[in-house]
Amino acid sequence: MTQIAEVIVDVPTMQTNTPYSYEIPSALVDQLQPGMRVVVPFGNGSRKVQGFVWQVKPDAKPDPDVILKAIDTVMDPAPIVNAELMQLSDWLAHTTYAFTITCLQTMLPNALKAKYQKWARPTEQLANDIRQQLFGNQPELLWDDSLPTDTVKQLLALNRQHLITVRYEVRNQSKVKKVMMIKPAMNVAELTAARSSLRKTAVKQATLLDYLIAHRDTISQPDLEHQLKLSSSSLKTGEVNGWLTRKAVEVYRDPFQTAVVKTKPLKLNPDQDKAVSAICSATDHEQSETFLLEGVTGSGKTEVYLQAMANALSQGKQALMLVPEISLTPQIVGRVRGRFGKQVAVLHSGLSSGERFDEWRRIQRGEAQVVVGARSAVFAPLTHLGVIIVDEEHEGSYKQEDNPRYHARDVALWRGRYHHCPVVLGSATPSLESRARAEKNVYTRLLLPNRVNHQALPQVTIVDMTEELRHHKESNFSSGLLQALQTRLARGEQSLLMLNRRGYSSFVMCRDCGFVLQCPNCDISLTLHMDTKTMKCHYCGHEEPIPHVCPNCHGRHIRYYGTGTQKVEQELTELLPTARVIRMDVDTTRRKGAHERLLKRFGDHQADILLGTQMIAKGLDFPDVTLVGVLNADTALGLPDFRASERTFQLLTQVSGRAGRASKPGQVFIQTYNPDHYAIQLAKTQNYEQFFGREMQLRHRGNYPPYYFAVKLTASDVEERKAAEAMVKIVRQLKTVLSPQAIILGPTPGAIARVNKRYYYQLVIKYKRESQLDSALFKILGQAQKQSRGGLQIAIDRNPMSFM
DNA sequence: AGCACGCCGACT
DNA sequence: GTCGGCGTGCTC
Repeated sequence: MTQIAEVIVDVPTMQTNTPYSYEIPSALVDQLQPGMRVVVPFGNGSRKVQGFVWQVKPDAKPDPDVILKAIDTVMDPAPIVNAELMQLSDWLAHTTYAFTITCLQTMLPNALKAKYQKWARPTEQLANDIRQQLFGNQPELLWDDSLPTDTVKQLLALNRQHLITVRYEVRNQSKVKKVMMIKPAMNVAELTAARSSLRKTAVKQATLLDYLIAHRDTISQPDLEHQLKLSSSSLKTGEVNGWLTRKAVEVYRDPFQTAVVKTKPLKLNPDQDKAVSAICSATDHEQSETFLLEGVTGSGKTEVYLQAMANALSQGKQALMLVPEISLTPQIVGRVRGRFGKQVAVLHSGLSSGERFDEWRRIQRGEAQVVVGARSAVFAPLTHLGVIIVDEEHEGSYKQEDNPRYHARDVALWRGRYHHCPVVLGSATPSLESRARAEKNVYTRLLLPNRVNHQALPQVTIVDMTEELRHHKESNFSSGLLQALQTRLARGEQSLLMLNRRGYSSFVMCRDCGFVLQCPNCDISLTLHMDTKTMKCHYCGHEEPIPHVCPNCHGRHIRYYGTGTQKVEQELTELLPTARVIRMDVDTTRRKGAHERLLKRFGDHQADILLGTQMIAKGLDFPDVTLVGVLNADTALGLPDFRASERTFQLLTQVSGRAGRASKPGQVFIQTYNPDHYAIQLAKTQNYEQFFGREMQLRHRGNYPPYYFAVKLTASDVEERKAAEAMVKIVRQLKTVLSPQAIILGPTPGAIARVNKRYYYQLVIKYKRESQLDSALFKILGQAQKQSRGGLQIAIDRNPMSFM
């Protein structure tokens, strides 16, 4: 009786999105478990493919019609995906219309993703001259797309004639870092003897022996080399002579370079105390309750998180804390590490693939009890969760923009249910979805209405820029804001200036004919980058030199338009020549660690003004910042998106909270062309409740989320006609299954109709209850797969963050 | 995805 | 006549 394993193979297509049965070779019976990675032969050529064991069937009756192939090798001694995450991947695949294999790979660190290589080997029958020509003296030839097409053709022909064989290799790219540990292997007397028999010239060896005589402990080779200024060859000599032993030991790459100061729990105010006890009670009673923790900036949410997490740890459980990537700053991580020390693992995009893998392994082995991380950390393999925190739960970056298009908040809620533990959603400006659920008592609402130390909210001034324009020359700075900046400068206080990212691009336009330089691949104008002196496309990365002559009319009156951070910086230095400015944008923060360095410089008072995009609004806490200026509050408002007001309100509220955190009162200037817009007016008074009520009414009237569910479909193709036709067909198909209550928007061309030479068309379905929608969408995906050879791509986004 | 099978044009 | 172009279908 053969044992059968069901395997999810690493072939991400609709047709192969199902477990395949394999025979378990007798050597692996008893060893193979679900969640292990295996190498299996797949397809006609039996090429080797990585797979995940989905299920083991010990007493299967083999179907006589199907001849099963056998599992090749096992890649893991123990499952790397536990039962919970297997279940989660299945749920994810169904709710996001993604392949199970894609979900499994998303949950694991990238280092565990298989690398495939193909090798050609000559047979005995292969003529010697051809062998020499192709292989030289090598036994094998790496067969990949770096080979010239002629060689590929030749290999293909030889393979057909069975004159060569093809070997498929599945490579595990996860590398465990090892360090040599050095230990004296002789006693002091023997070492001293060796020392005295050395020649005078053997200085290095003498140093080494002196060290070994004085120190009997184990030390790592790099440390020793550094300390004694030795090279590895001296140590090898030492090993050969039997003075010492060297042993490779597994180590973790340490992503924390800095030590942290241990902190103690702070005293809670009554509101915080109430919140902490509610969460702790849920942890203690193993209830999967969801809390919405609402508190303005500075109200002490983080302390609530920390104490709720501490409680989970005291119960022998673990804690997971999600933070938006952009606010996963050393400040935040430091606070968590300050409380929990070595038990903390951190997962974020700044880590190298090796560091990430090591942090993940620490978690998997149960060596970390607290995990802090961005979106994908929600898959951290913690097995005894006692509490899950989602900080800034309204943040759009929790939603992944490619497959699987999951929302980390939804995954957190799923895991909370699985572990019977509370999930805390924290925000000063909750998403309407979450706030609405709290209204219906699906979530428990916890309020922190006061700032700790009873700091006053900053004084907010809204500046009408249309009015400004009438009185002054065109400038990014209103007179009020400029004056306020000067005051701070005189007082030695710091200021934050935020430039709304969308619409800030500076483009080049010809004054004679109005020509705007466009990207040849995308329907978007190119952005001017002064640092590299080039025009760049922000969507596909296309780059070209700045034109001096108009490509259209050959006129010489080419001018720069728009407002970029660089231009603002320039104007700022002209207006305030003494001010020291730090600019933070994609250009200055691209390099690893640059973000942190710039923030540190600002924190150390090496600059007076921090100028940047959205990234300066989140998670920063500089006590000497007493002025915040928003240069263009409403670029997002103009966008045809149902979340535009929500985003604007959240951003303004958040950035305003950055002013005046210590004893000094804060001041905020919001420059806008829509001074009467409710999102801006209500951000001025930080009145979330009123904003919520107002916005809910609008959503209700417009049949938008959270009153309706939404699914967004996008079709793209290099041929515009094909994308459009596919969409029309899809609409026709959907109309046959949808109820009359469902609302179809579109199809319309994408907001940027062409990106990277592909044309985009999209469609949004708003609905309340559509029993047949899911199956219809899966069917559409299946059909699209057949056409994908022609280049057509269909993407389905459930609960999209925007309709654009 | 990747590989094999199968049917039509320009070559030894 | 065949070699090889890439259209179609399948992978336990």
